[in-house]
Amino acid sequence: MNNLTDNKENILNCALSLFSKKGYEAVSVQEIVNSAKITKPTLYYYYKSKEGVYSKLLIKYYTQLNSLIEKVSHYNANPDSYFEDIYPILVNVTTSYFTFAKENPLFYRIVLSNQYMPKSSSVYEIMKKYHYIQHDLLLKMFYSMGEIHTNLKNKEKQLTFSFLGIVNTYIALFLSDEVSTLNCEKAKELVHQFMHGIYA
Amino acid sequence: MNNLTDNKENILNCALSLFSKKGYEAVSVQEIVNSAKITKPTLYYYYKSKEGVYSKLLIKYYTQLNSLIEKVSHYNANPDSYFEDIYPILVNVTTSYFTFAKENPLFYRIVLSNQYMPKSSSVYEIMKKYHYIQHDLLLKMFYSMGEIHTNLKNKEKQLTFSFLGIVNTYIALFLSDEVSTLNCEKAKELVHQFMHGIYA
DNA sequence: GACTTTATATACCGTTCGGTATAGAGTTAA
DNA sequence: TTAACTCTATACCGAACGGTATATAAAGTC
Repeated sequence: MNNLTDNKENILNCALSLFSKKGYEAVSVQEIVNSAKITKPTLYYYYKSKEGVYSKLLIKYYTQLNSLIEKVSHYNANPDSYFEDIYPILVNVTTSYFTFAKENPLFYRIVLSNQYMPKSSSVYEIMKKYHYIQHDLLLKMFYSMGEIHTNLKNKEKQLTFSFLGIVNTYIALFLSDEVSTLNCEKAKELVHQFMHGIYA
Repeated sequence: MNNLTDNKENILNCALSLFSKKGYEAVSVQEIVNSAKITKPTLYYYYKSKEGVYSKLLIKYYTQLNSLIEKVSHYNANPDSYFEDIYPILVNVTTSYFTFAKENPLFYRIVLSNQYMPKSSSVYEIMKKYHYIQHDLLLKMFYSMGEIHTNLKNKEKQLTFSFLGIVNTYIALFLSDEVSTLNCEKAKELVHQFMHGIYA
């Protein structure tokens, strides 16, 4: 037969939609195969388990996201204008997150839902490594900045979490239709708030 | 018999611990009753369903949290010192969150896990009203501030989400043992960052 | 002591869970 | 023509799910 790629991809897409709307545990394999209009053995032919489907989803999308962030998170100090060299890189990183979230809203809902999952949950086990990569990229970025901007030194971890927290807050608002736009202007607003506080 | 309060409370405590560690969907009624060393009919005698147990948990703890925040979120403008009157109230609110999270770490893990739950998930339905109350209290606080501090005006919603996002980021770090303290100093640090950015 | 209420367990309900043994249909290659 | 391989469905597995009918034991009430 030749529906291989059709079904294989379709299973992933249907699973993505369901996991995004209800969460990993709340979705049954039966729901996925119903949604994909196939039967269970077909799903198990392509993926070895429910967890396998979820895992494949995470690999597929996190790979994109992480490589996107990797590209824009390298910090090159500009000694003549300290202030001006942190600002644009943070805007770039933020914009990358925004763009990715807008293009993959179903997946990013999963990212958000999993953000504060307890470490003892099964979902945490599956996603921790991708989450770690992302976190590590930002951490390295802030470490580079800390070497130049000594007032940031020793706060790198805190800054990483805060920054990611604010970015995800903005994205969550967008995905919940609480705010309608998530463009470059919004990214600049976010970074400005992050750097200079609410009196921005 | 007389074990009423014993068992009734014990069920809640065991459920709290399990829900906190694994998430609502991943916990079965059987697990709860095993943990509480009772049988299923006993649980169903006190609570009408699994959802009923969860709901009761949320009521119990959210009532405490919300009344705590209610007490400290009233803004009284101090026209002689605009700057000094926003700072202390935000510190108080933050400290209240910190105190509550430290005293009820198992419950606050649930709050965090549910923070970005999709609206179509069953858990969201159960908790949305309590979450809303909390959100509304902060929103009103920022509206009061916006009336005096015109540079905050029309950003109240954004500020509410950002502030809560940062507070929860700090608490999440603490509950994941990434930072060891969550005291008044930390609250001041948070508020300072919120108001003046990362160059604090 | 008889009756009611409260609180608990045994044993079970139908349904759904994640997962699979098996067979057959369509395609490819000899 | 046949053999092998790829893909999908029927039909099923044992286990666990959320939930309950029923019995009963203890305690309070008359």
